[in-house]
Amino acid sequence: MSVRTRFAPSPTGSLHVGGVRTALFCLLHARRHGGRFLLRIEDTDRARSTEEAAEGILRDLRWLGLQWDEGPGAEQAGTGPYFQAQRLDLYNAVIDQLLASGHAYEAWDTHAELDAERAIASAAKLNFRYVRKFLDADTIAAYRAEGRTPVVRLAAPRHDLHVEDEILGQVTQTADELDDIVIRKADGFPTYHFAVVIDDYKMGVSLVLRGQEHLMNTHKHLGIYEALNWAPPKYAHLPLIANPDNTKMSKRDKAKTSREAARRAQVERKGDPKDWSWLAEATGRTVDDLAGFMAKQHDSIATAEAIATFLKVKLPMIEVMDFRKGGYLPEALINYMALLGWSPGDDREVLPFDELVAAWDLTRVNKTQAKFDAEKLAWMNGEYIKKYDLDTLTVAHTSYLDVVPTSPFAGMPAERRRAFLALYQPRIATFADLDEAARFFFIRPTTWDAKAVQKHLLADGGLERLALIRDALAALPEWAAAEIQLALDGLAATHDVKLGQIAQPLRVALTGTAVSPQIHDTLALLGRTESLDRLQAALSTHAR
RNA sequence: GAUCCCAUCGUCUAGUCAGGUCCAGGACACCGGAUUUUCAUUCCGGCGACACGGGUUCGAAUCCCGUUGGGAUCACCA
Repeated sequence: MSVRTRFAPSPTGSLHVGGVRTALFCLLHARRHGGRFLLRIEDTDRARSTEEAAEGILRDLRWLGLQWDEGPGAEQAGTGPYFQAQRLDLYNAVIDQLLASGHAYEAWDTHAELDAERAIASAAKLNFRYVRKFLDADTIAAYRAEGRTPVVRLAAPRHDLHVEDEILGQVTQTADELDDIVIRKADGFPTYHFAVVIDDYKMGVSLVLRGQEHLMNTHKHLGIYEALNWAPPKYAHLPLIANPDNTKMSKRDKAKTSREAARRAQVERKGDPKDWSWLAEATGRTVDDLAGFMAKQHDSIATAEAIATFLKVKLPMIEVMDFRKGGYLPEALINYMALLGWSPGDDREVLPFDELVAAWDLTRVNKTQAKFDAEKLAWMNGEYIKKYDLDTLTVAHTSYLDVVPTSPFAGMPAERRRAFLALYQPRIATFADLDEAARFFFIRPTTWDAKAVQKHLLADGGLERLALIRDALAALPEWAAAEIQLALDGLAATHDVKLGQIAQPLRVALTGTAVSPQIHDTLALLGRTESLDRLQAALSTHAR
């Protein structure tokens, strides 16, 4: 049987790290075995699914280079459509079949009735199992008359069910734990459990690779396969990715971080703990939105981000867009994610996509949940930045600028950005680092690092040397790195000083600090006029 | 609470299935040193783990049992 894997996100939000890892492993598995990787959008939750979220997910997957063989925009005869909301006829046909064969039945309970049953079970310290009701035609007619619409439930198997998981081994659920799950909701849409089974089967999926949060669901799915007498696919459940504090990584972490920061700020300003109007005003959100957010009534990412910006706290990176805006390279992110819960078995860590594919082995996936380590990701990103050729790096940098219009490099021609990247390639881990490190190129120093001024300008004749340097540079016929380097070397030889005694006063004058790339490169990139102006400014500012 | 999953340096992991080659290897981080005009890069070194308790065995990180700890799931969400 040919290998077919699928990634099936629901479009209720943007793509986050857990989803990236699942999609990546599915793709690696398909590529390794010459199979196909499908993308399906699970939009059966009509209240929460949005077209915008679906588009965002497609965009993020494309940015990551996680290209699907079949799915939206890559239609294949026989397997589409790839949005579940467009597949209702398919589901209903199977539900009719199940109803006719007696494997499923209509249930008329209201939410209130079910809640009451659950409350009774919980009071008796028993686990809730749905109890089938055998209703006569009159009762059903009465329910219908009062406006009830039935759901369809699957009659659960009466025997134990075993999942043969490719990673975890056999996982059993006993018959008495199986419940009659809802397969069609009152709104006529299938539940996730039902749609996932029908689609995986109809799309020929051979291996379901997903997060371990689905492990307990698998027995439900197996029950459906059994009722239909269909052969189920293979299953493999990936360990979850956790935060440093061991909680599950989720988008809610952003809300959590912002809430904590807001509470700290409230304490600091000694404000009324219930009054958030000041924050609403400061962040431009409505008072209601902020009050609701602080009362944990919602976890709006927009609100969380507004608060974080105002209070200057860093939100955890969770969503793909966070990493893109953070100046990460998609290939580095992919490489790092591959190493979360999997390893090639040897000491290699920097593995570009093709090498990941070649090394891929499902049986090497771990059972233990892994914590997301942003520092190691930053290191990995630095490795990729160092090894990329400048043209590739410049293209990647353009993609960064597309989402970070506030970067000082926004609008700069690629040619000139390339020169900056060449200079900073060994010194940055992310493009965001570059914005920070190269800031002095864009803003003349207005404050000077006191220690650096003392050491390199005031002491040891620094200022006098700086004046000589300025004159020598001003006399240069051509302003280029090589010529400048030659001139500075010559100056050091003539005056019998070490190069550091030339370079350091220059750095302080040009940048306000003792840190910059190679001094001749810095001068060249800064340009003649700007460099000489800055030297002059430093000389007059620090003259005794 | 019930059911299920998991357990090696602070973190990601190799080693576990087929017990000895492991007083446990690599990487990130951290600390120190060398190179470098500064910062980086690069290179060297250091720190640091088999959760605990029993058992099986000549021998256990590896097999078994228990304890503890962590996690997931218990919806007309996916």
